[in-house]
Amino acid sequence: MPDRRTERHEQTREEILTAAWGLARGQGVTGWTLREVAQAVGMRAPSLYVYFASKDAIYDAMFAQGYRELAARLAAMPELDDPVDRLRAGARMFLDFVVEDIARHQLLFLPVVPGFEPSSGSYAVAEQVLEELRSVLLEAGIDGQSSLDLYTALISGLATQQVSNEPGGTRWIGLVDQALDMYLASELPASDARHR
Amino acid sequence: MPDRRTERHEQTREEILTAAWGLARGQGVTGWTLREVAQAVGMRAPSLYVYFASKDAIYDAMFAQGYRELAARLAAMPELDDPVDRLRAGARMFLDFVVEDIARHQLLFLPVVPGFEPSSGSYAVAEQVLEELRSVLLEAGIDGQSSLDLYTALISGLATQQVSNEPGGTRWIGLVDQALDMYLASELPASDARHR
DNA sequence: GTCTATAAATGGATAGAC
DNA sequence: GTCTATCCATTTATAGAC
Repeated sequence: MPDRRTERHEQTREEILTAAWGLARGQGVTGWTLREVAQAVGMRAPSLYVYFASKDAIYDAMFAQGYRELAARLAAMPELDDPVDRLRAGARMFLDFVVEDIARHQLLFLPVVPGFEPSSGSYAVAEQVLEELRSVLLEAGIDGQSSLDLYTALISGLATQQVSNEPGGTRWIGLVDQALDMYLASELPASDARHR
Repeated sequence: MPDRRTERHEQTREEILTAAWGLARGQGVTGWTLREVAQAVGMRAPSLYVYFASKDAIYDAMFAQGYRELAARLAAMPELDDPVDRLRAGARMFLDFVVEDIARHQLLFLPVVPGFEPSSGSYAVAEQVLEELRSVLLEAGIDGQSSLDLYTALISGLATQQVSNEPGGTRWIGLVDQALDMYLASELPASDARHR
């Protein structure tokens, strides 16, 4: 039952989030204010409260939006037959996703916004993405919590080093194949880890 | 030439930094104010400016102090004959160091304080620690920028996952031996990577 | 739905008396 | 060196007119 009213409302919410993302990218995740967001969408700050209950609510919507985008890219990936190829392609996609937006990386993966905790609804989106990763690993024959945790540490470690020490560069994310060779040689039950 | 005057001055600076660390641990790296620090040391906020030129100057001193502490722990490590043993011990030390203080981890290793850049002097301390790591790897027979970068990504990845997703736990940092086995099997030129 | 006006608070930082 | 007083900017958020 999305009548015109609620449709327009949702559209304005999107505009606000887009403006917030733009400011977050330019000035850091926590470096923007409601006034600035309002100005960017042609409003005054108080009007934002029609669309979001608080600044944290905006953060929460951004968090969910970020994970939905990640899920979408996961879903849009080419269907590769070899599960190991899928794992490699997924890792590259993830690293591209992370380094293209430092603010998003911090909001989604690091506890940098004081006091912000994603709502259960937003957190569910994040969980879903992790669940997909688990199944890709499983299809590749890699099972168990510790193997999954080692994988997330390795790949997210590349990402975090990259954006923390050389934003915009490729010094760490360029090591993804080397990292995956290392990981697969160790975690893959049987033979051929090498596919490029 | 440290007369009583400057000695006392330095002592007060230390007190201020200790108070700032305490607040940062309790309320997040960016979650404390000059007023709170001042109160913690029995002063009013303006008096802090006798000891530090700005809040960023306090961050800078904390940054240098954090890395000096890390360097000190590095220096205090038992002298193990096997370079691979030294590497393993160093990794465990580093992970303990990181997880015992989330605020310090964020300040030293992640770009979470908007606008803060360490001064060249403070940055030099950080560089020195990294240089030590480079030499430990080299003694183990591991050379080259990419091997070093892969190592930092792997170990810091474990640390960051731990403090971001399960602060206080051991789910990721407990994988350090598994991670090092994996790393050494891949990067060590010759045979035995396994020592425990 | 958007505005003006403003609350109510907080922030870092400075001036100048003591 | 420490204080009071205060500046000045800024913040999130609310009340109520239009």
